[in-house]
Amino acid sequence: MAETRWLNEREMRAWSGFLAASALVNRRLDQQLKDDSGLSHPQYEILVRLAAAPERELRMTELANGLINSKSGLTYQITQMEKAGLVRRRSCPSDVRGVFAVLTEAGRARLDEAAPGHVATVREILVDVLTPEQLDALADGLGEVGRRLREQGA
Amino acid sequence: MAETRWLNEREMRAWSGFLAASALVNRRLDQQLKDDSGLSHPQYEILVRLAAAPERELRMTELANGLINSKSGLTYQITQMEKAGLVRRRSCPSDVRGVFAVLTEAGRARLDEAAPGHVATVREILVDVLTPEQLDALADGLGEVGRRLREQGA
DNA sequence: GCCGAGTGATTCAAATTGGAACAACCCATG
DNA sequence: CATGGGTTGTTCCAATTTGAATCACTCGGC
Repeated sequence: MAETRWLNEREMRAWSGFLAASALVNRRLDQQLKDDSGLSHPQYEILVRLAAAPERELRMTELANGLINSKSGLTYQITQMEKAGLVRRRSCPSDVRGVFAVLTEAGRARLDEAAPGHVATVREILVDVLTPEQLDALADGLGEVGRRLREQGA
Repeated sequence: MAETRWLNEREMRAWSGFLAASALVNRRLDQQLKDDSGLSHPQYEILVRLAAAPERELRMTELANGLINSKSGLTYQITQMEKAGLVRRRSCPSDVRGVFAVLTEAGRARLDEAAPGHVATVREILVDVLTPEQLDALADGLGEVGRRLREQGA
């Protein structure tokens, strides 16, 4: 193995800043959502993705990809949310194995109810803290980071 | 409640980029550490913090405040790591309630062993992907984000 | 039509998490 | 020196997460 290139000070600042912000933001978000609307962050994201999807439904696998959970974790969450009436399952007509998660009216309503507080929190803890230049740097830089990780992982 | 200021496109790009990168980076890091050295990311961070501390020991509360996890989570992790011989507990002489977590030689060795691979991964997935300007923007912007969340949470 | 590889989702056990409750303790104050 | 308020770390518990194993099914080739 080649000798290790340790992080210089600039790199270290960026790395530990990212790590800390990542942990703190996630924790705060989770807390706000749970307190304010009884949803966990993963559940909120599921609702958002379903709401944005055509017909407001997605295959389980599609939902699991690009989401924080593993497939089994998604099965668990969808089961919970189905009990709560936020989504329902619909089996795929063309492939008996396939399952769609469908957003219900109640799920839609719950999302509409939770969204304003969520966005306000996102602004408060991140978006409104950054300058426009920093926002662009984040979008460009982290966008690329995400893209590469998606390719690699695939 | 004032009407919601939704995110414009620039803000949305930054936010979802951050969210996705945060999840993917953490997952990747966890996986690399576990495969490569049998440590979880939380455990690795505990080792790092202890190694950097004077006398290579820290109070439980100080460790927990670092943002790893809740106090009870830390108790659990330290117990696991103690079984593995990476740390040991030492009760505080001046305060009977207090407990120090102390890095053992084995823990030190384990960290030295894991560090190069960890740093290489950090470079590969984040640091070397960003331009110096983006690194600075990340450090400044997210540094401020973290600072505010720390104050608020306190 | 029938295998064999691969896919989609679920189930299961084990690990981990956070929060509330708890016991033991420090300390400032009266 | 007694007391009440705040700390410290652990324990208990319910919820969640993950990976491996599993079941049911599709598809292409023979």
